[in-house]
Amino acid sequence: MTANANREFKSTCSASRFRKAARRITQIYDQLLEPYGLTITQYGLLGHLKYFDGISVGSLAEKLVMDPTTLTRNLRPLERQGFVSLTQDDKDRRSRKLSLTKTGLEKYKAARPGWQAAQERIANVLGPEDGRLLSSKIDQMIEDLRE
Amino acid sequence: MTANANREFKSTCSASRFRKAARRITQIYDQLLEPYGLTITQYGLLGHLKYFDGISVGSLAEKLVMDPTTLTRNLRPLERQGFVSLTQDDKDRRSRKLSLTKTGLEKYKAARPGWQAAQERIANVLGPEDGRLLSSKIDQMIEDLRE
DNA sequence: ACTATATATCTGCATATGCAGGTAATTTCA
DNA sequence: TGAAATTACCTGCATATGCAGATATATAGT
Repeated sequence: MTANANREFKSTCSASRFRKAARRITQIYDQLLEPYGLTITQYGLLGHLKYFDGISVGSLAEKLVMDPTTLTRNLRPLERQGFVSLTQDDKDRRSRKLSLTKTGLEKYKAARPGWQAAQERIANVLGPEDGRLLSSKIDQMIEDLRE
Repeated sequence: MTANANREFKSTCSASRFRKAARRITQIYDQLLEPYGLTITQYGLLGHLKYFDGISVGSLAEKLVMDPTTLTRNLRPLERQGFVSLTQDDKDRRSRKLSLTKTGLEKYKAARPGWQAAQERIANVLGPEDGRLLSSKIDQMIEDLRE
């Protein structure tokens, strides 16, 4: 045990703070979604595809603030399990249209209680006011940090 | 192009929000640290080790809100490049003590301008008040979400 | 002292993340 | 129209993340 081992380390680093928060939150959602056989990444993708039916890889990646190559790979397990289909876009044959399958929609709906439980876990520690405040500030920050 | 493709999708999902924010912030830090040959993960690890000299893998993982196995692997590239050393703890030979090497400390100090530039990029979009507010709320949230 | 349990770390597996660089299709423009 | 530039996606590589399960050491209970 060293001199600082038990001390607080109030880091001023924004990356450290947001990455810790994202890890902890991801852990909670992943644990509560595990019984339904989805990660929060996957649950979120299915939800986006339910809303943005027929969207392209690039457009969805942009909405997710994610590199298109990352999205390509994140879709792989969902394709393999038949939850998502990629079909060639006839208007632009470079592009692929993403859609939720019937099975995928069912999977998404079935997992909702897990997601809901995680949402409540977070809402409970933030409270309604701080919850709304943080949401709007962070959404604005993401928007302002877009190139 | 589908009906919803250009529309806003105000997701209420906390995981979606925090993960997007973490991705964007990570991208910014990684880009600005790239000339110095470090990722923000690595820069952050060196900074923690500068402060917590001789800490164990498990203790550091806890501080980072990170699985110990993840930390083990994140340390690998830093060990390989000689920035970090793992030595057996004589008090408890199951444990390993992590230390910054001289080279590691130099690397850390050299990369500071990249980190500083990223910090300022974030601070500029948040402003001082929201910056402080978000920091304290998020730190408190992380604390409250610890098991 | 011996056994059972607990702890600290590591490896194997699967997914998550993004850069560099490749291929195919589209668009620009001389 | 045909070459050049752009766009959309993909694969290869490296790091980031965590669970299950293995190994080695330490501690507790008898």
